[in-house]
Amino acid sequence: MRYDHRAVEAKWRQVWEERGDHEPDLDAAEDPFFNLMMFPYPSAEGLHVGNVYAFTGADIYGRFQRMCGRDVFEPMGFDAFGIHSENFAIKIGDHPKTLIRRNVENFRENQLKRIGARFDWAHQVNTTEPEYYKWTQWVFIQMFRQGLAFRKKAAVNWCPDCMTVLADEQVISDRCERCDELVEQRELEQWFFRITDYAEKLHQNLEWIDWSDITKTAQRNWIGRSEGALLRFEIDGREEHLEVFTTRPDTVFGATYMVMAPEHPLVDEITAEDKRQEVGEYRAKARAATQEERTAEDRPKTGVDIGAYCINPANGERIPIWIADYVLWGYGTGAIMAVPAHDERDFAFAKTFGLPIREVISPDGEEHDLEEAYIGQGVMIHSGQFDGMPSEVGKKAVTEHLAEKELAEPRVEYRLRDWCVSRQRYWGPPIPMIHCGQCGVLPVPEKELPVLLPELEDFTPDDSGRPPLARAEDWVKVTCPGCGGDARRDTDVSDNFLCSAFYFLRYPSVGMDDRAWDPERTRKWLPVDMYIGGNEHACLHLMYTRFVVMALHDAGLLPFEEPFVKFRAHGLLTKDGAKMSKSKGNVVNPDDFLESTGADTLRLYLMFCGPFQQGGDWRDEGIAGMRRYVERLYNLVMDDEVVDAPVEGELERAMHAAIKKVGEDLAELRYNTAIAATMELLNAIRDADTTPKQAVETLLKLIAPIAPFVTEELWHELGNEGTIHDGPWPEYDESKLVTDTVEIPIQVKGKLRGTVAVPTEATEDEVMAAAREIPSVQSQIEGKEIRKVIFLPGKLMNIVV
RNA sequence: GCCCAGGUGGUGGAACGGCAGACACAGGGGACUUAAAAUCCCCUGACCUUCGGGUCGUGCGGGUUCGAAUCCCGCCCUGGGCACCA
Repeated sequence: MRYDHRAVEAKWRQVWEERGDHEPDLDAAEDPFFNLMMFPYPSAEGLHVGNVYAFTGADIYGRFQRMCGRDVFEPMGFDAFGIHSENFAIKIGDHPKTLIRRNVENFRENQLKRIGARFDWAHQVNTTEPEYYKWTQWVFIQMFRQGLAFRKKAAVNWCPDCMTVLADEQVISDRCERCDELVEQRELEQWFFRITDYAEKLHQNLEWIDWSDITKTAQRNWIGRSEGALLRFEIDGREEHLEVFTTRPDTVFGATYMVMAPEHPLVDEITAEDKRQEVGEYRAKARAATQEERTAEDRPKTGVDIGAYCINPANGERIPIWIADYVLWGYGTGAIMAVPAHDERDFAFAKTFGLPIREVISPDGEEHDLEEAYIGQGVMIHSGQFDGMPSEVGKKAVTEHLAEKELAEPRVEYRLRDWCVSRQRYWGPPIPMIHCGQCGVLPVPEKELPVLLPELEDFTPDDSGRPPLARAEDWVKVTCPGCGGDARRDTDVSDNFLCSAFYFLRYPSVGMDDRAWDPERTRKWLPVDMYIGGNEHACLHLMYTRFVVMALHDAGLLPFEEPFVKFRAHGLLTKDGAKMSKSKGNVVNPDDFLESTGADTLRLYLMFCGPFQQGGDWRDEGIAGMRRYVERLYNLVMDDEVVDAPVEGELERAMHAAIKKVGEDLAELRYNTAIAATMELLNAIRDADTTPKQAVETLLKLIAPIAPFVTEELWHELGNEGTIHDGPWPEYDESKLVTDTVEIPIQVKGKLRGTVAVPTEATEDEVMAAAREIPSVQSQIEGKEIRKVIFLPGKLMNIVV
């Protein structure tokens, strides 16, 4: 009989929806399990197969938890603000509002509802609806109240094509992540969130949160924690001093010059008269250069001696101060002590300008002519009282010694920068702040939220740096909540990543318009039990989210400080070994396959392509095989005589083995091998003389999380009521897994020479006797002395001659 | 340059100290059919073979072990992240 997936899937979609199978009672649930996946951006092109891949993998996990008895909440939403929609709307001459409504409708009704996921549509969010972004604005205000939102005039990344400010993370090797245009630096007043206040906690908690290692590693790199010391160098003949951060205080005796970043404010004050012109020119040049130019690889070192001197606190030596653009303003103190003997960059600089190079760390205690910087550990030399000390010990010893004279203190630095959250664009939540000439900057009173995004005919950005919202003059004028005088609204919108930094907090409380999240519901459902998404968000979305939750926790608004107890990064789905991309024209359209082979087949095939956490490779030919599998399963129930007979013998063993294997694999997201195991069980059932109902029902349950429609259909076909998807998950009996006889491989000197079938409990002597019967074993041991026998009962014998 | 993740048949991938290639795809042969499709059965790492079997084989080179795809050391290649971060 031919399997009609269209009719079957439509039928169960309707039944599940009408019955509310996917909508747990959020207040009454006894064993809550919050199964979260990264909500999509609803593009005009429609749902990408990569989304289906990610959602299916996450949904299987949720369905498995449900069958294991948990009350699973699996919501879905739309991350629809941002530059993408805005640019696309401008391109097609439409308004983002109507565009997004259309896209969301298409995503939800035509695509997401068809992929067989147990989404709770009663609790969806759309970040562009006022009832949602009211809370985005509210969160902004909470951050402000915590002292974590501040304004700073800063050199920011400006994309001349998108005509907006970009976060550091949105700049990939000096180009705009979205449009690939070369990014410029512009001085603008911006809103920042002080994520650096949480650098240590963000780093620390990585120790215990249960996340994919690749994601944790990416976050560690991004935070860039490094331990060292702050050293203080007096400036010769002046009151001021220069502070530097170093991870190698043990090399301080080798500091032969100092370097300040060109932007360092102290440069102006201490530059010698006769150097002013040269220094001024160098600083102007550095300012004009793009990040690309400044950081290009193997670029020759440049710099200028500013004619001032520092006193090395370790040996009292008078050393010159330079400025050079290889020292970055914005990391550490923006100044360094240069130790050319033990730092590659300082070495190159010293060579270029003929500055002295003094070896102070020696790998063997001897002196060397250095061809290159020695950056390893060793013994301290030319270091006064520290001579002979191992450099690892010296780090601490030097710091402590200088600390006594208040010239040093231990210090931890981070690479992480504060989060620029303002955007000079239209399509985002207006930043809920008011600028008053009398009162300064203050938040919009919470009862006046949301600050609605004004309807603008012309919302295109221009090159002035003046945001589109500034043109809505009536909207901008506002009464100051502080003094009642005339004031102006902030005309920036907030970064998209703020919308997605708390959406999961909102899901359980959707519909409550008087609170961001209900304390009861939140205590019950959060933190999220499992979060699945792409690792490309490791440094952006996932980092910002952790930060926002920590800040809300410290504000007393959340009872936990980590949002996701467990996070797993899924892999990338490729096509014929290559990355899918529109330009290559090798993008798989999931709609085609949902229509032609159905959701079950698509889900099975996607998950069969490879290990979910590593990714997989899609081949069009492959999916036909999966369709055949679904049909074999269907025909097993429809055509075969399914009988009420006991499950016995080999089939019984196979069934228990499959339950064990599939259960373990699903829990570890190893869906490809779980599917293979169900295939083996199906083959075992077909090989058996009869088709026992219990074996078939077990098989259906094992596949149910992956192929929800056909298993539900066949479950009822076998006369069952209710739904297969509420479980219970079948149990296996360990004792059924052992067989009476086993095939034991016989090796001679580690090479396989044959197998013997013996009782499971056979002793070494019995196995040896059987092994001697095998001709190929005989020929290998004939006339040789048996030196040793490795025997693992029931598993293996290795004869060493 | 540094840090991760990988490299296994024609292909996707299994196995993660103990029979390499589970499960599939593709290919070949057969059954059924007037024929084809569908379905079902068999074969399918390479080389040699007296058809019993033998030799080689998991990116490359070493090592540990009775035994290594798996552990260790040194390379090469692919993908991802960070990168003048002191």
